[in-house]
Amino acid sequence: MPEGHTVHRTANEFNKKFAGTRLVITSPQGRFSESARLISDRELTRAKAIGKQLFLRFDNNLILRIHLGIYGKWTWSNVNPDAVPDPVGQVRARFLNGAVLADLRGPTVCEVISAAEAELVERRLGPDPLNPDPDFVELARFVERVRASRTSIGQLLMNQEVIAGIGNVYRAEILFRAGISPFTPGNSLPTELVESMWRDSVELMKVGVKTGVMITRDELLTKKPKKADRNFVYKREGLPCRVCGTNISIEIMATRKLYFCSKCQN
DNA sequence: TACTCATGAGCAA
DNA sequence: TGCTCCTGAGTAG
Repeated sequence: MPEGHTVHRTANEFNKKFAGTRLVITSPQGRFSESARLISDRELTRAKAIGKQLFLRFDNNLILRIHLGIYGKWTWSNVNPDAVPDPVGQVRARFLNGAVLADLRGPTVCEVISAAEAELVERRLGPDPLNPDPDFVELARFVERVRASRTSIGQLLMNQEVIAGIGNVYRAEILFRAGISPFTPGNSLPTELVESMWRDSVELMKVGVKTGVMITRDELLTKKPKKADRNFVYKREGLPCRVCGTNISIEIMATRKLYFCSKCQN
Protein backbone atom coordinates (compact mmCIF):
# COMPACT_ATOMS: atom_id res chain seq x y z
CA MET A 1 0.00 0.00 0.00
CA PRO A 2 2.47 2.49 -1.19
CA GLU A 3 1.70 6.00 -0.03
CA GLY A 4 4.34 7.80 2.04
CA HIS A 5 3.47 6.23 5.37
CA THR A 6 4.34 2.76 4.02
CA VAL A 7 7.75 3.92 2.90
CA HIS A 8 8.51 5.47 6.28
CA ARG A 9 7.55 2.22 7.94
CA THR A 10 9.93 0.38 5.65
CA ALA A 11 12.75 2.83 6.46
CA ASN A 12 12.10 2.23 10.16
CA GLU A 13 12.22 -1.53 9.60
CA PHE A 14 15.52 -1.28 7.75
CA ASN A 15 17.04 0.91 10.47
CA LYS A 16 15.84 -1.41 13.20
CA LYS A 17 16.73 -4.72 11.62
CA PHE A 18 19.55 -4.03 9.18
CA ALA A 19 21.37 -0.74 9.89
CA GLY A 20 24.97 -1.22 11.02
CA THR A 21 25.17 -4.70 9.52
CA ARG A 22 26.30 -6.26 6.28
CA LEU A 23 23.50 -7.48 4.06
CA VAL A 24 23.59 -10.13 1.41
CA ILE A 25 21.70 -8.58 -1.49
CA THR A 26 20.66 -10.60 -4.51
CA SER A 27 18.17 -10.44 -7.35
CA PRO A 28 16.39 -13.78 -7.72
CA GLN A 29 14.50 -12.40 -10.71
CA GLY A 30 17.77 -11.24 -12.29
CA ARG A 31 16.87 -7.71 -13.31
CA PHE A 32 18.78 -6.17 -10.43
CA SER A 33 21.71 -8.60 -10.30
CA GLU A 34 24.45 -6.32 -11.59
CA SER A 35 23.57 -3.43 -9.28
CA ALA A 36 23.11 -5.74 -6.32
CA ARG A 37 26.77 -6.71 -6.53
CA LEU A 38 27.76 -3.06 -5.91
CA ILE A 39 26.16 -3.02 -2.47
CA SER A 40 25.98 -6.64 -1.38
CA ASP A 41 28.09 -7.49 1.65
CA ARG A 42 28.52 -3.79 2.45
CA GLU A 43 27.34 -2.24 5.67
CA LEU A 44 23.99 -0.46 5.53
CA THR A 45 24.64 2.82 7.34
CA ARG A 46 21.18 4.33 7.25
CA ALA A 47 17.73 4.07 5.70
CA LYS A 48 15.81 7.23 4.98
CA ALA A 49 12.36 7.94 3.50
CA ILE A 50 11.28 11.09 1.76
CA GLY A 51 7.74 10.97 0.46
CA LYS A 52 7.36 7.74 -1.47
CA GLN A 53 11.08 7.29 -2.02
CA LEU A 54 13.33 5.07 0.06
CA PHE A 55 17.08 5.71 0.24
CA LEU A 56 19.38 3.02 1.63
CA ARG A 57 22.91 4.28 2.17
CA PHE A 58 25.86 1.89 2.29
CA ASP A 59 29.37 2.29 3.71
CA ASN A 60 30.90 2.65 0.23
CA ASN A 61 28.79 5.81 -0.17
CA LEU A 62 26.48 4.25 -2.73
CA ILE A 63 22.76 4.62 -2.31
CA LEU A 64 19.98 2.26 -3.27
CA ARG A 65 16.92 4.23 -4.31
CA ILE A 66 13.60 2.41 -4.28
CA HIS A 67 10.19 3.62 -5.39
CA LEU A 68 7.33 1.14 -5.14
CA GLY A 69 5.02 2.69 -7.74
CA ILE A 70 1.51 1.26 -7.61
CA TYR A 71 2.45 -2.41 -7.45
CA GLY A 72 5.62 -2.57 -5.41
CA LYS A 73 5.55 -4.57 -2.24
CA TRP A 74 7.85 -5.68 0.60
CA THR A 75 7.64 -9.04 2.32
CA TRP A 76 9.47 -9.48 5.62
CA SER A 77 10.05 -12.82 7.25
CA ASN A 78 12.19 -14.60 9.81
CA VAL A 79 14.03 -17.53 8.34
CA ASN A 80 16.47 -20.25 9.25
CA PRO A 81 19.77 -18.95 7.80
CA ASP A 82 20.77 -22.50 6.91
CA ALA A 83 17.60 -23.11 4.94
CA VAL A 84 16.54 -19.84 3.34
CA PRO A 85 13.30 -20.42 1.40
CA ASP A 86 13.22 -20.07 -2.37
CA PRO A 87 11.74 -16.83 -3.63
CA VAL A 88 8.05 -16.89 -4.56
CA GLY A 89 7.02 -14.96 -7.66
CA GLN A 90 9.05 -12.14 -9.18
CA VAL A 91 11.47 -11.04 -6.46
CA ARG A 92 13.47 -8.10 -7.80
CA ALA A 93 15.71 -7.75 -4.78
CA ARG A 94 16.32 -9.88 -1.72
CA PHE A 95 17.99 -8.64 1.47
CA LEU A 96 19.27 -11.18 3.95
CA ASN A 97 20.94 -10.74 7.28
CA GLY A 98 21.13 -13.83 9.42
CA ALA A 99 17.56 -14.73 10.19
CA VAL A 100 15.87 -11.65 8.72
CA LEU A 101 14.77 -11.71 5.12
CA ALA A 102 13.19 -8.90 3.09
CA ASP A 103 11.91 -9.50 -0.45
CA LEU A 104 11.06 -6.66 -2.82
CA ARG A 105 8.60 -7.21 -5.68
CA GLY A 106 7.41 -4.98 -8.49
CA PRO A 107 9.06 -1.64 -7.74
CA THR A 108 8.98 1.12 -10.33
CA VAL A 109 12.50 2.13 -9.34
CA CYS A 110 15.25 0.02 -7.79
CA GLU A 111 18.62 1.51 -8.66
CA VAL A 112 22.06 2.11 -7.18
CA ILE A 113 23.13 5.74 -7.43
CA SER A 114 25.81 8.08 -6.13
CA ALA A 115 25.33 10.48 -3.22
CA ALA A 116 25.26 13.37 -5.68
CA GLU A 117 22.51 11.73 -7.72
CA ALA A 118 20.49 11.07 -4.58
CA GLU A 119 20.88 14.71 -3.64
CA LEU A 120 19.36 15.71 -6.98
CA VAL A 121 16.34 13.49 -6.42
CA GLU A 122 15.88 14.81 -2.90
CA ARG A 123 16.05 18.40 -4.04
CA ARG A 124 13.18 17.85 -6.46
CA LEU A 125 10.88 16.51 -3.77
CA GLY A 126 8.49 18.76 -1.92
CA PRO A 127 7.99 18.92 1.85
CA ASP A 128 7.11 15.60 3.52
CA PRO A 129 4.50 15.74 6.30
CA LEU A 130 6.26 12.84 7.99
CA ASN A 131 9.61 14.54 8.33
CA PRO A 132 10.16 16.51 11.54
CA ASP A 133 9.28 20.16 11.09
CA PRO A 134 9.86 21.93 14.41
CA ASP A 135 10.40 25.32 12.80
CA PHE A 136 7.47 25.02 10.37
CA VAL A 137 9.79 25.39 7.41
CA GLU A 138 8.14 22.50 5.57
CA LEU A 139 4.69 23.84 6.28
CA ALA A 140 5.72 27.20 4.83
CA ARG A 141 7.09 25.53 1.70
CA PHE A 142 3.81 23.70 1.19
CA VAL A 143 1.72 26.83 1.65
CA GLU A 144 3.95 28.78 -0.71
CA ARG A 145 3.73 26.18 -3.45
CA VAL A 146 -0.01 25.77 -3.23
CA ARG A 147 -0.73 29.48 -3.08
CA ALA A 148 1.53 30.18 -6.05
CA SER A 149 -0.39 27.88 -8.40
CA ARG A 150 -3.57 28.16 -10.40
CA THR A 151 -3.71 24.37 -10.66
CA SER A 152 -6.56 22.65 -8.81
CA ILE A 153 -5.79 21.57 -5.26
CA GLY A 154 -6.81 18.04 -6.24
CA GLN A 155 -3.91 17.89 -8.67
CA LEU A 156 -1.49 19.80 -6.46
CA LEU A 157 -1.84 17.26 -3.67
CA MET A 158 -0.76 14.52 -6.08
CA ASN A 159 2.29 16.48 -7.18
CA GLN A 160 5.32 15.20 -5.25
CA GLU A 161 7.08 18.53 -5.74
CA VAL A 162 4.28 20.24 -3.83
CA ILE A 163 3.87 17.70 -1.04
CA ALA A 164 5.81 14.44 -0.92
CA GLY A 165 4.14 11.23 0.15
CA ILE A 166 0.47 11.93 -0.53
CA GLY A 167 -1.26 9.53 -2.91
CA ASN A 168 -4.76 9.02 -4.22
CA VAL A 169 -6.27 7.85 -0.91
CA TYR A 170 -4.90 10.59 1.32
CA ARG A 171 -5.60 13.20 -1.37
CA ALA A 172 -9.30 12.39 -1.38
CA GLU A 173 -9.58 12.11 2.38
CA ILE A 174 -7.62 15.26 3.26
CA LEU A 175 -9.80 17.33 0.92
CA PHE A 176 -12.97 15.85 2.36
CA ARG A 177 -11.86 16.52 5.94
CA ALA A 178 -11.00 20.09 4.99
CA GLY A 179 -14.33 20.56 3.22
CA ILE A 180 -12.52 21.74 0.10
CA SER A 181 -13.62 21.04 -3.46
CA PRO A 182 -10.82 19.27 -5.37
CA PHE A 183 -11.39 21.69 -8.24
CA THR A 184 -10.46 24.80 -6.26
CA PRO A 185 -7.34 26.50 -7.68
CA GLY A 186 -4.45 26.58 -5.18
CA ASN A 187 -4.06 30.34 -5.36
CA SER A 188 -7.65 30.95 -4.33
CA LEU A 189 -7.35 29.02 -1.06
CA PRO A 190 -6.88 31.07 2.11
CA THR A 191 -3.52 30.57 3.81
CA GLU A 192 -5.10 29.30 7.04
CA LEU A 193 -6.97 26.60 5.17
CA VAL A 194 -3.81 25.41 3.40
CA GLU A 195 -1.99 25.37 6.72
CA SER A 196 -4.69 23.33 8.38
CA MET A 197 -4.63 20.87 5.48
CA TRP A 198 -0.89 20.39 6.06
CA ARG A 199 -1.39 19.82 9.79
CA ASP A 200 -4.16 17.35 9.07
CA SER A 201 -1.98 15.42 6.65
CA VAL A 202 0.76 15.27 9.32
CA GLU A 203 -1.68 13.74 11.80
CA LEU A 204 -3.25 11.32 9.34
CA MET A 205 0.05 10.07 8.02
CA LYS A 206 1.39 9.57 11.54
CA VAL A 207 -1.56 7.27 12.14
CA GLY A 208 -0.64 5.55 8.90
CA VAL A 209 2.92 4.94 10.07
CA LYS A 210 1.75 3.70 13.44
CA THR A 211 -0.99 1.36 12.25
CA GLY A 212 0.16 0.53 8.73
CA VAL A 213 -3.26 1.39 7.30
CA MET A 214 -4.85 4.60 6.09
CA ILE A 215 -7.56 5.38 8.62
CA THR A 216 -9.04 8.83 8.16
CA ARG A 217 -12.14 8.75 10.37
CA ASP A 218 -11.25 10.14 13.79
CA GLU A 219 -13.78 7.98 15.61
CA LEU A 220 -11.99 4.85 14.32
CA LEU A 221 -8.39 5.88 14.92
CA THR A 222 -7.89 3.64 17.93
CA LYS A 223 -9.78 0.69 16.44
CA LYS A 224 -8.95 -1.75 13.70
CA PRO A 225 -11.64 -0.93 11.13
CA LYS A 226 -12.33 -3.08 8.10
CA LYS A 227 -11.12 -1.68 4.80
CA ALA A 228 -14.60 -0.55 3.78
CA ASP A 229 -15.02 1.47 6.98
CA ARG A 230 -11.70 3.29 7.11
CA ASN A 231 -12.41 6.31 4.90
CA PHE A 232 -14.94 9.00 4.11
CA VAL A 233 -14.89 9.08 0.32
CA TYR A 234 -12.13 6.91 -1.17
CA LYS A 235 -13.68 4.10 -3.26
CA ARG A 236 -17.15 4.99 -1.97
CA GLU A 237 -18.65 6.33 -5.20
CA GLY A 238 -22.43 6.03 -5.29
CA LEU A 239 -22.61 5.36 -1.54
CA PRO A 240 -24.10 7.92 0.85
CA CYS A 241 -21.69 10.43 2.37
CA ARG A 242 -21.05 9.51 6.00
CA VAL A 243 -21.73 13.11 6.99
CA CYS A 244 -24.53 14.46 4.79
CA GLY A 245 -25.93 11.42 2.98
CA THR A 246 -25.33 12.75 -0.54
CA ASN A 247 -24.01 10.08 -2.89
CA ILE A 248 -20.21 10.24 -3.18
CA SER A 249 -19.04 11.39 -6.62
CA ILE A 250 -16.25 10.04 -8.79
CA GLU A 251 -14.42 11.77 -11.62
CA ILE A 252 -11.20 11.27 -13.48
CA MET A 253 -8.71 14.01 -12.70
CA ALA A 254 -5.40 13.86 -14.59
CA THR A 255 -5.89 10.12 -15.25
CA ARG A 256 -6.54 9.25 -11.59
CA LYS A 257 -9.85 8.51 -9.91
CA LEU A 258 -11.01 11.32 -7.71
CA TYR A 259 -13.61 10.72 -4.98
CA PHE A 260 -15.45 13.56 -3.26
CA CYS A 261 -18.74 14.71 -1.74
CA SER A 262 -20.23 17.46 -3.87
CA LYS A 263 -22.18 18.84 -0.91
CA CYS A 264 -19.59 18.73 1.90
CA GLN A 265 -16.79 19.91 -0.37
CA ASN A 266 -17.54 23.17 -2.10
C1' DT B 1 -8.36 -19.28 -17.65
C1' DA B 2 -8.83 -14.61 -19.07
C1' DC B 3 -9.59 -10.17 -18.01
C1' DT B 4 -9.64 -5.95 -15.10
C1' DC B 5 -7.95 -3.07 -11.77
C1' DA B 6 -4.71 -0.77 -8.43
C1' DT B 7 -2.36 3.31 -3.11
C1' DG B 8 2.62 5.93 -9.33
C1' DA B 9 5.21 8.48 -12.37
C1' DG B 10 8.31 9.41 -16.52
C1' DC B 11 8.13 10.55 -21.22
C1' DA B 12 6.77 11.94 -26.06
C1' DA B 13 3.82 14.61 -28.63
C1' DT C 1 -3.25 13.60 -23.03
C1' DG C 2 -1.95 9.09 -23.93
C1' DC C 3 1.43 5.43 -23.65
C1' DT C 4 4.48 2.69 -21.04
C1' DC C 5 6.49 -0.02 -17.29
C1' DC C 6 6.24 -2.98 -13.09
C1' DT C 7 3.17 -7.42 -10.30
C1' DG C 8 -0.53 -9.66 -8.11
C1' DA C 9 -5.35 -9.89 -6.38
C1' DG C 10 -9.98 -10.24 -7.45
C1' DT C 11 -13.66 -11.51 -10.44
C1' DA C 12 -16.27 -13.16 -14.42
C1' DG C 13 -17.23 -17.03 -17.06
